[in-house]
Amino acid sequence: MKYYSISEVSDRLDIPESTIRYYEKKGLLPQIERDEAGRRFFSENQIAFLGIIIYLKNTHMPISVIKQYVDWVVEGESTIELRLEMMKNHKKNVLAEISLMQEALKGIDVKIARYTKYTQERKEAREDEFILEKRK
Amino acid sequence: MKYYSISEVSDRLDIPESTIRYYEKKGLLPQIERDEAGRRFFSENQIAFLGIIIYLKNTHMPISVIKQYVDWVVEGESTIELRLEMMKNHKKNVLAEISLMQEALKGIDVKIARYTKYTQERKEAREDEFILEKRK
DNA sequence: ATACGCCTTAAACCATGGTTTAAGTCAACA
DNA sequence: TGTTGACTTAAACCATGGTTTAAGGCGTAT
Repeated sequence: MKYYSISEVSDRLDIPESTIRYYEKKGLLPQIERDEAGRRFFSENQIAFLGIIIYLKNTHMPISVIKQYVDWVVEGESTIELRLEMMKNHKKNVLAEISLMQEALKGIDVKIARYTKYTQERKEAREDEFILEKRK
Repeated sequence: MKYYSISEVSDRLDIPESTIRYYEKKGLLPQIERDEAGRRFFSENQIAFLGIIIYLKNTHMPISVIKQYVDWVVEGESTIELRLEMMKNHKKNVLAEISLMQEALKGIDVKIARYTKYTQERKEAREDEFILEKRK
């Protein structure tokens, strides 16, 4: 089974090594193996798990909550219902956040439309002036 | 023309008074009027403007960038093209962020599906046990 | 006139999520 | 054997976006 060094994982997932160390320290990456020299080595499974952590982070789950999730994963099958409820709840939060952003985007689109119209009209006005200029 | 106190604006937009003061201090709310006693009073226009600021904040535009936007608004029509470019660029960023979240949501949905299936199977297994129990 | 509520400020404080630094260990190649 | 390069740690540092505190000013109802 192939193993990856921290720099390889950093490159593959495009996250800083310091972040990976930080996550491990926070308990988000349990059971990371070390070689004789104390260096971390990651299996494909562990990289996939880190991928999930990144998904949760990208959807703004607080680290404290991700930690609870990870603790439940470590605890085993008996926590699956708790994890299910957590993920359902998180999904709800994420959908609400996306809605909020899409709402804001409407307001931003109104601005874009206004500014575009203004810019367009200015441009036409300049073209008119140019024509008048040439006929002068 | 009706004016609103800071507590009224806070209630209407559902943001803390402290945040409104903080935004004003950061230069995000220029030209807020004061009464003789030094108390802020907001016109409908100013509340609408604050609404835009909230949109930008809700789409994670950094305060420093919002500040630049506000400065350009104050500067006047000559900055409309700059504002247009800023808003177009911001929209691009927001769409990218939403995509990232939706991507993550797929991974979360896989977890939900797995956990649901497991929970469902456990439940069925318990029902089977119950039936066996009754027949015993 | 005094007390209450709403407002003001500056400055201190806070949470979150990392990043950077400094000092050191080890493996491998020249 | 010694010099790189990749790794290690703990601790300090940082940016962002606020919130809280403390001390005080005014206006109006009692």
